[in-house]
Amino acid sequence: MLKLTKRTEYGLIALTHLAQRQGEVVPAREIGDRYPIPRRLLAEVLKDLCNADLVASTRGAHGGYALVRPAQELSLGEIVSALEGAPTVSSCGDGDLLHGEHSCDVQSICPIRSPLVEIKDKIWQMMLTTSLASLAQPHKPYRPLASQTQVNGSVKSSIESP
Amino acid sequence: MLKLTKRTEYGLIALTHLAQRQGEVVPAREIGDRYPIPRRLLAEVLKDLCNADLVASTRGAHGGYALVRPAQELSLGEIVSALEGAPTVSSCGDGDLLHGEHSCDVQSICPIRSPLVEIKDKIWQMMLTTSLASLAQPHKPYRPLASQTQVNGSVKSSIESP
DNA sequence: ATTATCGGCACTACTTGAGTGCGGATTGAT
DNA sequence: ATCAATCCGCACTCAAGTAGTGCCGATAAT
Repeated sequence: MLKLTKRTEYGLIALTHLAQRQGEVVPAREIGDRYPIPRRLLAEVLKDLCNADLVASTRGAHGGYALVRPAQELSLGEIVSALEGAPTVSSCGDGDLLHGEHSCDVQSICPIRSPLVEIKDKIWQMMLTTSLASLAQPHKPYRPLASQTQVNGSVKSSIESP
Repeated sequence: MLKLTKRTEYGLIALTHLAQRQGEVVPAREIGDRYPIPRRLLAEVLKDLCNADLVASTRGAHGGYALVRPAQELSLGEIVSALEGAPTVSSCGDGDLLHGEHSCDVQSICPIRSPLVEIKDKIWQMMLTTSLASLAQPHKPYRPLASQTQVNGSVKSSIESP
């Protein structure tokens, strides 16, 4: 439904926390204590981040995790990709990203294939160009984009559903 | 997992088809015949689009569906919103959008709440500013946004309309 | 040794997505 | 009036993905 998973959410929280202690080795317990995240799940998430080489783990007592790169050099895209795979947006034409399959049966005649791929790429691009650091810091007042319009200015109030 | 559903995919195909016959009333069967989309599901999708006032239905023999507005004035955002609800991206801070709930237990201390909302809004904005018409036509080579920015700058950019 | 920590396997429960069936209501053609 | 094509609405199954948990072994500092 076009949303990120809890795993990603937890991962971002954890990474943000690690970013604040850059250079230090932080145990998962510390993070679990600070935020209402199930310990066990947090461990799963950190494991995935570790396998993706976004964080490094140290075992044993006084062990824990640490960012392998500074937060400015960690993109949201890498994080999301590590925790839930690269976004697909559509089941069409994503063969090259993950499983190398081109099995979309609609593909050959699908009139929206490439545009959908384009949308996916736009979202993906945005994620690749957004750093963890920019997420971690308190940021500028949000400028709602909605007001500026588009297409034809309609946009109605859309956004609400029954 | 950050992807659009089949419903949306089918909806886009159907709408694209309707766009090609603007002004005419097209029965669902015709669309079902042309693309490998389960009839029954297609009907569901068209019903939703109808309830969202994106298409108008005509009942009885020779009945069918037609776009309510020209494709240039139909945004991808409206379509997605009609078929799967507005994108949330995160379970945090979306209270005002769908169920009016602010139940995210991480919310109060969550260090990434507002950035995640911002990401959601960026994606949403892109969808609101992308018209059905631009999806329907074979389109221009993709110009990545990457180059221009990032991290916490505003990336506004792109978002092209037809 | 003891203790704190990560690592891996496997499992349950819940939610969502895809797809289907059936009968009813509406409307045009015969 | 009848028939056929079409939309309408409810409710249901089946599969897949998400959230979360349990257990125990491996490491390493004390």
